[in-house]
Amino acid sequence: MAYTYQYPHPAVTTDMVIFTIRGQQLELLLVRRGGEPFMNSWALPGGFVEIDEDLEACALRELEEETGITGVYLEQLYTFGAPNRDPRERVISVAYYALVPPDRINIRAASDAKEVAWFQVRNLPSLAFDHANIVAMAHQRLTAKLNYSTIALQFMPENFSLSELQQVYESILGDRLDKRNFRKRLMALDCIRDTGMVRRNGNHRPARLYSVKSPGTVEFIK
Amino acid sequence: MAYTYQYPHPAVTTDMVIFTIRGQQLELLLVRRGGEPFMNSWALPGGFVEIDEDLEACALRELEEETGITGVYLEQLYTFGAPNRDPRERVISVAYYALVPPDRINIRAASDAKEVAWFQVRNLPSLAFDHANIVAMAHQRLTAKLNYSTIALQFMPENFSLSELQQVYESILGDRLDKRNFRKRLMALDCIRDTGMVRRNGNHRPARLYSVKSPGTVEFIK
DNA sequence: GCAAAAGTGTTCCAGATACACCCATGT
DNA sequence: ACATGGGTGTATCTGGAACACTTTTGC
Repeated sequence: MAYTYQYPHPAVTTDMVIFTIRGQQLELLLVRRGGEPFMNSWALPGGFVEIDEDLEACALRELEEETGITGVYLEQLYTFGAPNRDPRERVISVAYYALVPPDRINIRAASDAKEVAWFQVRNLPSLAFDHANIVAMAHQRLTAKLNYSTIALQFMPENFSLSELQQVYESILGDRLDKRNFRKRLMALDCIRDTGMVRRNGNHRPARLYSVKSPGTVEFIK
Repeated sequence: MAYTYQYPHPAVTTDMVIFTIRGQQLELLLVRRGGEPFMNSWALPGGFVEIDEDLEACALRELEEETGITGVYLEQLYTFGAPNRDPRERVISVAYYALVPPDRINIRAASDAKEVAWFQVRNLPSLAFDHANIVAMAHQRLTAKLNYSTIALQFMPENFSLSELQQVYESILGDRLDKRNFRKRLMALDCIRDTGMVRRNGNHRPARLYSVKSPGTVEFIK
């Protein structure tokens, strides 16, 4: 089967920056390439947009194919279209980023035969194509959104302590925050609910557990 | 000449939201469509990305073809790719927006035979395709950027008064600002320079004229 | 009782807001 | 002299930043 056009058409892909928080570190998912170019390099998961498929649907499909995850936060990041970013043919990539709570990962062990792994954003291997640029922009967007939205809550499991939430902020920002100021600001946002439950975790005072009031929605603040 | 691929490829275009300020109103450029679909409707200027052309270069080319303008602020907005946004074939559009100072318009009277015109953003005709969505997002982005960047300066001519700059802010925000607070904040940004010149404009005190310290650059503030 | 994380208030400072009058010019 | 837009300062409010000790548990 062949598809013929009067003028040359580029290929269009979506590439996914899939973030999670593990071990108090911001991490993202990479797949090892099995073919040329950049054979054996690590790359962002992604693939071609089907001819009748919405861009966001394509991104969601890639996400599910690689991780089995559905129903998480997804946002279009930027479109990368330098003429020679892929040496094979002209490929324009619409990049998305997704935020996955740590208790949602490993729902599916792995995708097909491909080797996939989580990497700390602070310690990435060298990436195929222009994917290092895409990651840098995604991390920058995420960091910026921490300051004017409730996006960090998208990383939280059903129940969580305020210390855990603060660690999420600190992992993304790469900096420490003052505990009292953090709690004051968070509570003023009125976006989390005290569940009344506590979690006994070790030889210290138990933590009160909170839940997100509107899971799945990201509000702008200030 | 024909171009054949093993899998179907979408067409990729750039669409341009070209803003200016005229008569204390935020306006944008539209072109009247000469063919189906949406024959005779107004639409954003745009066109197909050439196979070896960078996306931003394509946007700049469209801008120059429609207006003769070069060297103005340009930023990628969003990529629109709903499967049926163009009834003819699958078209994915990478939208950009540009800001043109009013003294730069009409450098070239018009493009080819096409009918082009400036419209007030507050009073647009109905637009072809999903262009109303694109315009809404561009206006929203521009409004947001007023509050955390020096983007408004991209609308200013070589020399301008503070009242003129304030009118630019008011046109975009659609709201009045306090004169004293506006001036205090602007001067604190340290991004405009007192030229020492004044402009005599009518039967009232002349206005001091300022110029942008770093034309072409947009800085984040706060 | 001791180690370890959870929880809690006040003071201070900077930036935003509200607000009213004089100035320089043309007619 | 008067009409018109240009230009200026102060008081107040609000949100962010800095900062240290008590509580509850497991061992």
